[in-house]
Amino acid sequence: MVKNLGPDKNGIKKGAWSDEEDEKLRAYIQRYGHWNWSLLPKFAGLSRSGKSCRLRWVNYLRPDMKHGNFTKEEDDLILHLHSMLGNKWSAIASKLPGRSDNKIKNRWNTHLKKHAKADHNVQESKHHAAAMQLADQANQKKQIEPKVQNGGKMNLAGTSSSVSPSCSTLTKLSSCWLSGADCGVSRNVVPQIFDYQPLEDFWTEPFLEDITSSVDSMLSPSNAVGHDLIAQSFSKDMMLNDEFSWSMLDSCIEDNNEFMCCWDCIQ
DNA sequence: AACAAAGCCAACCGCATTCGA
DNA sequence: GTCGAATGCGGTTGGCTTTGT
Repeated sequence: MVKNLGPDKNGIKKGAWSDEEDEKLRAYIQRYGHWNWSLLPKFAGLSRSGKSCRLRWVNYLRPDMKHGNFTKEEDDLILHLHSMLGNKWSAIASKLPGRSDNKIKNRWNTHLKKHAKADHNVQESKHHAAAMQLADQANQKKQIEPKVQNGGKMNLAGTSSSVSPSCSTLTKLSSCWLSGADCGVSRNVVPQIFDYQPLEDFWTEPFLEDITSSVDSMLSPSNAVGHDLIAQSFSKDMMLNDEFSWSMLDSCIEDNNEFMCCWDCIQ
């Protein structure tokens, strides 16, 4: 189960920890704390590197560490957090008391990744359907609304009917971002979304209602220059009524510098 | 029963970031 | 501002266990 390597040329032991070593490390930290990982092994009487001691403590010996199987709730939470944060194991671990980042990473790689992959395939199908619906809506909208003049920072109504080469399929719309002036929107156009702060505490973050109100505000006629262009081309419902729109919003939040829509993709 | 393949997970490694001199 | 040490993080490895043939 564990690596069992001999000591290296510096006399630093590697591989599996013995009960005696565990006890030494636990006793030392409980008495003195881990004030300096590099010096700790020497003072604790261990022939280990500071790194190794830290890892052993963080992943296994910490008093609050859980050692049993993961619960369904924990699995669900990992899946959810991973969908939001990606491979930010330490960030995910901070939301699961008693589980180390290493344990969560192992759990993901051995159990949850395949589940997520299966879910992803379902989501891809949903995105495809949603994108097609959005494209239909856009086409209908184009027929009943005059084209927006090209004076704004972004060309939402689109003067070109061509599809960007970077997003050749509608199923990839959620991750398709155009660069350049053809459809980029500067930060000051949609401040409410870009001023969204990264998750500090997932459970206290605003949910749908709060974000919807932000979009309401974004679309308000009193907002800064460029909003009228957005308001003419997007409606709140179009932005938030399906998975596709949510993934767009997620990407907006993730990329805090520049809002690049792929509106042209569906023109 | 014996062997092989897959599953699992503790521990290692290297890189990035932070901090203090 | 620069440099080196300490620390933290994510990817990978290696070996034990379980399952399948």
